[in-house]
Amino acid sequence: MASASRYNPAEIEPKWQQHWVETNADQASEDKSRPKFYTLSMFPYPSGNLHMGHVRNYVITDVMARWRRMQGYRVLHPMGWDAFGLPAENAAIDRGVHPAQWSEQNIKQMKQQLQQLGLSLDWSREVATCSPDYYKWTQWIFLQFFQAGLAYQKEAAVNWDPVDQTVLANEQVDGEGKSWRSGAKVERKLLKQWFLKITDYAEELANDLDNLPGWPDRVKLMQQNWIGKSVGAYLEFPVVGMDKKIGVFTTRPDTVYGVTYMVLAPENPLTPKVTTSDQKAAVDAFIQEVANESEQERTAEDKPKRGIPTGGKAVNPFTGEEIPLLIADYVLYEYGTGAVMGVPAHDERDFQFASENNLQIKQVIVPEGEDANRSLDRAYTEEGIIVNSGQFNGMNSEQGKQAVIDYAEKQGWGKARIQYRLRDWLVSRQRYWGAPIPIIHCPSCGPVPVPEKDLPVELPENVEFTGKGSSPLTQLESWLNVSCPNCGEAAKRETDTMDTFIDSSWYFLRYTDAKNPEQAFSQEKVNDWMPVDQYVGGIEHAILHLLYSRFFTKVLRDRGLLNCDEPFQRLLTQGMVQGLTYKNPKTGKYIPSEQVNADDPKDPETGDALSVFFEKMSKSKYNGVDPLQVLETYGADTARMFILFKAPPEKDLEWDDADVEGQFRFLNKVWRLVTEFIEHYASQIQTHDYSQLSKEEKDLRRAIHTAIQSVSEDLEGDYQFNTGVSELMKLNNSLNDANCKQSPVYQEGIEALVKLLAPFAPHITEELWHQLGHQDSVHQQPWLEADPEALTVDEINLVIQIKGKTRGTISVPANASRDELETYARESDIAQRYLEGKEVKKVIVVPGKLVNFVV
RNA sequence: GGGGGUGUGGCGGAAUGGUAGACGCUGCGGACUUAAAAUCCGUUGGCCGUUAUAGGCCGUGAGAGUUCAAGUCUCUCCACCCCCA
Repeated sequence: MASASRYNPAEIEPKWQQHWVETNADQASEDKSRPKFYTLSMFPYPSGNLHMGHVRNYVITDVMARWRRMQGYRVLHPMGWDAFGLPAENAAIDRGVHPAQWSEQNIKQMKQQLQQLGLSLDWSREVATCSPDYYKWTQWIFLQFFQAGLAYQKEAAVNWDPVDQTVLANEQVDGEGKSWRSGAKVERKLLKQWFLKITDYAEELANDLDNLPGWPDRVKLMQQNWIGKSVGAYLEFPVVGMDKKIGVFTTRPDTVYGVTYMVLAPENPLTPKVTTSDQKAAVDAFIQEVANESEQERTAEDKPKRGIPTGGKAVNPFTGEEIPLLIADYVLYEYGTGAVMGVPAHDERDFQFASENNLQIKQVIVPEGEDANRSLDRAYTEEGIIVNSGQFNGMNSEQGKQAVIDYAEKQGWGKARIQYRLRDWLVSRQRYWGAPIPIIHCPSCGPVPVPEKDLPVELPENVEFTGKGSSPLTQLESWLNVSCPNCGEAAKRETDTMDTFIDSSWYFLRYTDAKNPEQAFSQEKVNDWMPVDQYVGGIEHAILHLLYSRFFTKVLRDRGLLNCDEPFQRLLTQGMVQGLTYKNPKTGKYIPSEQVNADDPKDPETGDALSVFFEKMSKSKYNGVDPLQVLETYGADTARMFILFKAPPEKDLEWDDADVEGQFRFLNKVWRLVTEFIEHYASQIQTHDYSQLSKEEKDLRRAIHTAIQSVSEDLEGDYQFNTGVSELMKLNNSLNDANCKQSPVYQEGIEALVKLLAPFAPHITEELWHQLGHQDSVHQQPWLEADPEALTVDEINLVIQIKGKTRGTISVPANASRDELETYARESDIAQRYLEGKEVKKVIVVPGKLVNFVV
């Protein structure tokens, strides 16, 4: 028998990839009569090399895109590059290659790699955030914020490298607070910087999470915690001997009678004012000391909390008592009011602070049935009964909160307030490779926006990268000096560039109208495609990127530029791709797998037994698998199938070569099955009456339609690709085992298999589809729907249980009634055997499933 | 410390409260082959039992509970992971 051709992905994959490009198969259709589906992978930073995490991400959206196209949707599935950022600038510093050139090269290389995966991406909408066509609109959007009063300047601390005389990004500072380049201890330095007022949207950003049922709960929770809504009160405490008040926010107004001291942030402008002359020296020294501590160091919970008395006092308006004013590093000026009230009896941190600094502890809440004389060895933070609190005594502490607020309001001492942990977004970067902030600083007019006609403010190319001193932009006089657009006076450009998170906060909008030279996007197009129906990316972006994108969407909506409230309807956070990792537990060193005998893993140098486990792939752990290598050996379809089958998309995936092999084997089986059908049976298929099917044919047809139904459900519900693939394997097995290969049912099954497999493995299915004699693309076929007729069964397996224990099954007619089922069950051998001599107390019949005898 | 998640064979993982372990990997046995690879067939949770067939018992991190019936629901505990502090 002449064997059919071999499955050769190296031949068919490039062929079809080229064909799809030539036929524009992947361009988003603008046919408005069809429903839209916008699916998006988080765009990559163009490092130059594709890694498995990328592959997983893009394969997931590609299956969605292909499947929805077959369902008749017009699909938008775009790709682009998050191309601004540090690594390009570092490459310039280290290798003298210009960031633009470096990025361009990397993009070219990665795009070529991506194309080998057979992704149905609409490349006509490609964007790169570092291209002036794109950042022109990033700048324009910044100006929208500016005009809305949502972009402002304020002094803020930056990481300053005293050796290189340069500002460092957080990721350029190591865990010990030292510069990545010079190794110098990084200092904090105040600079005037740009902020976006995200706090204006805190409430809406928090509340609207409830309108996102398609998001994972844990992501919503992480955002909720990040925004950190707290409900409480703003209370004011007059300073003794001064016409000043200190405001604090507290979530526990019910404990206000227990306030025994107050703490100011050292930087609080009130600090020097309340400090008495005898404390001045100590206070000044402490402020100096705190100046260079990072926020993290200041607020670390495990370190002792030292307070310095200022000598000043405030009055607790509720009790009339005088209480001392202190300063401590854990109170941050940037957060809240820069002052806190101290209630040591009912707050853990205050308790610790008061104990360490010999401050009074006064109980005002007690558990029911106790009194305030009990001794405390830690703060009592639970609900309880209010004591020692004047008119509020005897109240439950929860109810007391509102009562205290009402009273404070009446007395003019304070009011209810909602406070957020979220702080305004610092967007200034003192770096070159980012979108320049389009502002001109005029000595008379102040900060003036660059007129729209002058956008983009392009990054000058002729600059030098040394990694030392200030940003190259500050040294280029020809670029820096301009005349004020307002008054014409000599002025200077803003030299800060924008945080790259700004670039990625609106890219999904640009895709809807990617080549528009007149606008960031037309309202018509953005409103047509938005919101993104399904967004897919890593959990590491759960907070910042997703929150910023939501913020941008809401601001642009309020500017009348688009009409959706939320950018991403559904969100899937895919798991990590992990590689097999060898580590010497004694030395902590990672060992490359080439140096290890897998059967007996030992350190080649020391001979120690290695620990073997799965960990996120990374260069430093020598556990990475190069996607290109896999593509070369097995082809894109196998790589795709493996990734989809190995684990549910949101879970971590352990790379395993044997399993990759298994998927290659499966595709070979499909190939053989289909090509053998073409060779031996296709010409013999006779049409015959579907109402006259043999049992064989009926069973096969049921298997086919069960597969159609199951695969559809797996995709429709929660994108359970792994079980979807297993259904395809079952179908393949059924077809392989079938004894009716001349039947039209068999042909139906072969074609169904090819179509159902198409979104998962696009190349092999396209090839087989054409070999089956079709002229059009398999990817344009309508998605199959299960025929209910085919799913019906004549007989079912009825489970017989005795007291809930399964004792066996019997075959009964599928349409039997409850009574009939009970009778069949009662008369079965199994039941006879177990029921003999026993009294049946109760019978439970679940139609179509089981009969349970309770004895 | 607070919040969240996970825990099922040798492994990855399946199971609308209704036959636990689908599908795959690995291992083992066999066929084909001079041989190997590839391929195909069988088998693969544990224990007891039988010449073989049967058959039985245990089993989803541990323990309790609800239910005719629990991997699934409730409570307590343990281990690991993630986020926040």
